[in-house]
Amino acid sequence: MAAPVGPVKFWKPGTEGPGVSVSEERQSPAESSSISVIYNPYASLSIEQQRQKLPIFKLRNHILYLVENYQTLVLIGETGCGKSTQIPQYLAEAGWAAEGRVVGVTQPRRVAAVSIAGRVADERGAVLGHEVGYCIRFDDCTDSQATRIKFLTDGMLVREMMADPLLTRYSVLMLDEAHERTLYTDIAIGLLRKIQKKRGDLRLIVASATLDAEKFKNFFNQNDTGDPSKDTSVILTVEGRTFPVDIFYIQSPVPDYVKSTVETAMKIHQMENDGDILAFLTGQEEVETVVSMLIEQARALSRTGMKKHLRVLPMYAGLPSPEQMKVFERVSHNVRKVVVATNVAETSITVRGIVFVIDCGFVKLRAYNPKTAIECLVVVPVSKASANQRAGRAGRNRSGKCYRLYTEEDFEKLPKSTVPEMQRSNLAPVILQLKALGIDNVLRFPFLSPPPAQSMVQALELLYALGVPSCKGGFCFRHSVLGSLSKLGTRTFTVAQKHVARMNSQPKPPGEMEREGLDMHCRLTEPLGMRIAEFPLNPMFAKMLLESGNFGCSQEILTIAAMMQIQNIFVIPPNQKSQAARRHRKFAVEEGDHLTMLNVYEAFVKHSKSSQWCQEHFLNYKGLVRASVVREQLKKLLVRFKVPKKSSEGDPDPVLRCIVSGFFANAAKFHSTGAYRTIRDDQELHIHPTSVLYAEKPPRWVVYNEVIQTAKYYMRDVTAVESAWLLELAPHFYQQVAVQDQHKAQTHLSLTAKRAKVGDQ
DNA sequence: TGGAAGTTA
Repeated sequence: MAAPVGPVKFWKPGTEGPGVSVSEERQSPAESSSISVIYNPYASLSIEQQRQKLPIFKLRNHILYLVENYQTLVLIGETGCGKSTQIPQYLAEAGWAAEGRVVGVTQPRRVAAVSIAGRVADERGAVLGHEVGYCIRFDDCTDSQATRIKFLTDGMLVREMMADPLLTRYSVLMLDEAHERTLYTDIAIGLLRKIQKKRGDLRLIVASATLDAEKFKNFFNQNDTGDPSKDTSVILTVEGRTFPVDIFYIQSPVPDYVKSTVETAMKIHQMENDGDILAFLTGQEEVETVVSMLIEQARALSRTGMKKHLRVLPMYAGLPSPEQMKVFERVSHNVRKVVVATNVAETSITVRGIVFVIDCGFVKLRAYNPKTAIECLVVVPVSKASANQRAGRAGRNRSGKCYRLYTEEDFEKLPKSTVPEMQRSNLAPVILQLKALGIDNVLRFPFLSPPPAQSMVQALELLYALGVPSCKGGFCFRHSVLGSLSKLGTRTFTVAQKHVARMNSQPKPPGEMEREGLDMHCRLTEPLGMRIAEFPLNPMFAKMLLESGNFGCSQEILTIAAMMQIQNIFVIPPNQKSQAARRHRKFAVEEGDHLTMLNVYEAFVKHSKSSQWCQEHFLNYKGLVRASVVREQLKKLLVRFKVPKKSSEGDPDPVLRCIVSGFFANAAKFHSTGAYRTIRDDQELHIHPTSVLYAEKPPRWVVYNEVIQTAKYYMRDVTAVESAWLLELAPHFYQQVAVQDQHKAQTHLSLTAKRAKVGDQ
């Protein structure tokens, strides 16, 4: 009996698929260690000859001319054209890196910065770290004297501006992958526009794969004369070296794309010749479901005597790395590989040999609700740009096919590109960074895509509560916030007006203002605000760290802060769930997740940071190593700020109180309804199933690091606290109120937030 | 009962 072939029906539109393919210069370390053999027609040529074969080589002089004559060049470089590796070399060869100047290239991801730098160093016969270098967090591989071409993450570029606001060392900066519109790329874009106004000699190349070029060009164009010949920015398109991808759409919408993915993969396997399959889904759970369904069907098919076998592999960021590496392994000729992946395979990881792509048409994205200050993950339709990027994964080595599990009509309805991260994030860290760079009036910052005004207000409010900026200063706040917001519409204006009125109604005693270092001009406060901004962390973590000396537990808090930056410390293999849970339970303490993580780390250190020990206890070894690196970095900052090195010697109370001093705004109380409610917004919350407090006797009061919304609102990283601590450590935020108990006709004391809700109208 | 993917001297 043949394995079931699903009812999925595709038709091919008359047009050929978009000829997109993956940039050949982006190789993750994982990929370069892969053993798959790729036919390279130019392998016998010298490096110089290979460079000249790249599509971009023909435009070398044209590019140099445009960089010479325009402040900003927007480069539509199709993948595979060689822009990331070649342009910096052209610039250096043309003298842009002479006299101690540097050509900088930014990347959204660390691995890309490192691997492209390595490639360029190879091409130039240079030792990595001399003429060509890279700089990412924890790894500065540059020589301040010798480095002429520097690759760095865009987050690192923003950090560099703190030390050198005009980036004086750089003659040219290339922002690569700008179309991805990550948070840091967008911050860098706004800052660079400001820098260009002060530094006419700084050249900018904005490299983008899609057609956002006009937007970039207009944003950077400083010509306000209306005469196009005076434009300061210009667009250039470079063709890529690509293979065509045929696109197939489904005839009528499918009710269940998970099932359809399985059916389509099986159909490809039975009908098509050689070539591996890559399927895009939205999350880990879907990936695992499809993997197990495919394995089952492939087994059934093998029993019927089909000679070609299927090797089904999951791929998502949370997958332990030995499992991830399997997708790069070569398979024998009678085996077809199916990689079932999340969006990680769209930009970050490139699997070679993919000929068939299955696109479910959806993606899981972060969304931010400025009203409740809660970030959540939502499954939404992909954008056209994303869908084309996915399709391009099939055309890397030879022509391929992409099966879209939606109709062509639905494709036409998709948004052109994904909403920039800036418009769907919590802005507190962004605003903090901008303020640290001396941008006091963040509402007038030149955002390429301005975030919602309410997100701004929410972020300012949190920063104020932490004692960071002096947004309570009255006139100044009215001027800077209201002045700018009023242009954005009446509703926003009303929100901000209420906000300011409330702030002004709560004057602070002078002593307190000094203690928090408030500044009447809405600048970052000295020293607290500036210090908080120096930490590469969410401001709540930074505040907690800076307070840790006062609680006599900086050692413990350093560990906790570092551990909280790492995801998936507990490893749970699907086939050893109960065994893993048993091991994990040994670390759990009744106080909650923070102290549990402290236990894990201390045990890790006690066992000499052994990977063997981690494996036995189902702990993420790489994650723990990373935590210890982060801890070292944070420790250096505490030393610099003269926070005393102290340990509470096993006493949990100082540690818990210190956590409250940073996370007091995230407090919730357990109600008789069986759920928690936030104190500030009365928002219903639940303990996340990954918390050690899940399914335990719920503590009456808790603080949490963050809330994520899936089926319900879940608190992650939860710790039990006492209400008295909240009142004592955040008296400006909470007050005690008498509450009438409905059932017992008694009153008892409870807490409410002093601040009213923003935008509650 | 369940988080996508990134990032910070």
